[in-house]
Amino acid sequence: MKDVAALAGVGLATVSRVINGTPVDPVLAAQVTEAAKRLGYRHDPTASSLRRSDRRTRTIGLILEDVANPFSSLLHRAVEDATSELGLLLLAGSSDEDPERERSLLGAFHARRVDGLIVVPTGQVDDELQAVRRQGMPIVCVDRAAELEGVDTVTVDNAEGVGDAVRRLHALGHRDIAFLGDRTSLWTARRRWEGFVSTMAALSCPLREGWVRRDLHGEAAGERAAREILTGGTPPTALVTGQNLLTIGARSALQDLGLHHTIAHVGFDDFELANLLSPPLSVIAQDPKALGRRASELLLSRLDGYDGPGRHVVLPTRYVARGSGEITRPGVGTG
Amino acid sequence: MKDVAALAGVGLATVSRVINGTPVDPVLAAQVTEAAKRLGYRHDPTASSLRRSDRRTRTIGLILEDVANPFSSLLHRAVEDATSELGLLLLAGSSDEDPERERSLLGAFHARRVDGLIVVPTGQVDDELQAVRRQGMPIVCVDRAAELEGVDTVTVDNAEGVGDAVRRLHALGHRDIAFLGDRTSLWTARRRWEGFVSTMAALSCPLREGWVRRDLHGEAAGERAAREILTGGTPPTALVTGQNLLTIGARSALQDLGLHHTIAHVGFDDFELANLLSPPLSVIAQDPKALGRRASELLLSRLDGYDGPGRHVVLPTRYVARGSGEITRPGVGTG
DNA sequence: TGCGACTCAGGAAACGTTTCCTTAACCTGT
DNA sequence: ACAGGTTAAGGAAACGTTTCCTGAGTCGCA
Repeated sequence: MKDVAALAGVGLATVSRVINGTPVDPVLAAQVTEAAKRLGYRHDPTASSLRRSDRRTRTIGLILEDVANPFSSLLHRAVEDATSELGLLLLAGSSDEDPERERSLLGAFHARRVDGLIVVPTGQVDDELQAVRRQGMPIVCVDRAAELEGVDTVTVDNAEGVGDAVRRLHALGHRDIAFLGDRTSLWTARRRWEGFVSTMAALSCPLREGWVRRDLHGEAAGERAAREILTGGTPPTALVTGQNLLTIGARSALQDLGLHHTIAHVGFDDFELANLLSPPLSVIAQDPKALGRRASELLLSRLDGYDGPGRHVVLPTRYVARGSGEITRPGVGTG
Repeated sequence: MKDVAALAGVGLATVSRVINGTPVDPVLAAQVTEAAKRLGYRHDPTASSLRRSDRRTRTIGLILEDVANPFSSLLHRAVEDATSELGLLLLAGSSDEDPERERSLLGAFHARRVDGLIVVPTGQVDDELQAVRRQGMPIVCVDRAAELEGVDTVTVDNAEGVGDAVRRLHALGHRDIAFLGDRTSLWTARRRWEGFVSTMAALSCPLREGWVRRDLHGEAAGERAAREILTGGTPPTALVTGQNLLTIGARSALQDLGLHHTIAHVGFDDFELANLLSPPLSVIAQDPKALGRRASELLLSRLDGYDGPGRHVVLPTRYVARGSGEITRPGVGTG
């Protein structure tokens, strides 16, 4: 930059002005541009943000559960779409639902002075999130609520999504409905469970011991649990699975036992190939892109100066009837 | 930092030494640590890398086709796993196979002085990649080869993967094999096509006009093309689809026409739910995690000082026989 | 005991910018 | 024509670090 100034025969300040678009004598501006091109000069945003009064790095941090997980990666993409047009770059990392990793990413992003943070929180480092927030960092939590001051959240109506599915199954005659849920440490898993329990209660359907399984993690655990439920003394007539991998595992078990055309099954979260299965898989779909878009909007509004209390957006789920959830209870006429 | 030095009663240099682990009087070190804690001091890696002699930012840039695409996101995760333990952070972006976006990301990452770049290149901005490389930036290209000086590449043996599938189909009696391929502007699509053509030739199978379709992009295009081929005068007995979405589209068409148990089908690239389909989908699987891991290794070796010519790693594909590719040609005995 | 070599901490310069402040030139109004 | 005001560019300081260099203190050896 010094060289550019020298070659253009102007001062450092003028070069800076040209770069930042501050009005300047067109003749000088042209000289600077020319000199910069000749010297292959590249502006250094790092040094820039160091001195700049607003300290903006034009980078935002994204803490996901796992960048490779379809839900997370769609969210990621939505955030990218919303921010890239503003020239913001994304620093992304996976927490794997491990508080230690979340903490470490949070610290690294904070240290690098990202302009803001979009986080899918594990729920176990909320105190540190709050501390970082208090130091002025805008934060938006996605997918899972967080009771933090000045932190926006975007979530999906998990309880209502499951409730809707249960009511539909009930309308098809089902009373004996089983439920597989993820780790109870997860906010989403708890909300889905609550939706299941409260809706079953509202419909006067008893919860049978052994038909409701929680704290399951991963496809294998889902398959095992489904298999146990289905091969137990009195099997249910319908099954609701509260998470991605549990849905896959349960469906595997159903197909393996030859029950996939007999027992109704609704999963939470959509899949790419769900409609190619036979019967196609009915799901309670959430819209990761919408989550990411809303989260970005909230964060951008804070970057634009909003500094009020946390806002809480709740997006609806959408039931996608494809077939597996429309299997009627045995003994009930079709329709 | 000045405050820390003042509170600890030491010089700035000593604080810096303590932070960077340079041996220093334990008593002073303790004072510094204590003072830093009291003041809530946070080290600023940005300012650090500005002054540091090696100019390392401990950040690497990742240019993917689309962070939300399963292949890309698995690659992303593998790179994260390989680099996070070294404390490196990842700036990720999607090019959408758009040269302009790739150029823009490349420029942004370069300007931020990332330590290195892992790129899935569109193939149309190679000159700029080369220019950035010449300025000293380590670059590794993944998934698609690039003929660039000093740039490492990690690819999959696309041609051999398709060739293997074709030979297997041939062994099951198939002679009339159709092929759906992605945009010919993509290196991978060309290689897969070449593998198909050369293997068919080697097996003395003629390529029928209308059975080979290229430049197809997206699920809808795949479905349409497959439908046209399958409902044409003489349909093939087997189908090879050279890309993710084309595979899904073709499978949709097959199921829709009730031909999925009749016509053999092998797709390139694996899916989560492939084994729950009936028949389960046979695929030529590539290992995105392995691609990411190898790419990271190559990049890290350059960060470690290797500055030799570009190295080219070619990983094998793996044929996953699940059923759809094991359908024998009608009229040929089972087995 | 005195001198040279060595160790270690502090002060200052530097990294590449932006911003503040000063200075010079120009313009306008009386 | 001169004084006051306005504009625009240049110089220097500052951002938060690291690194170089200097100086002081210590140790060993003659």
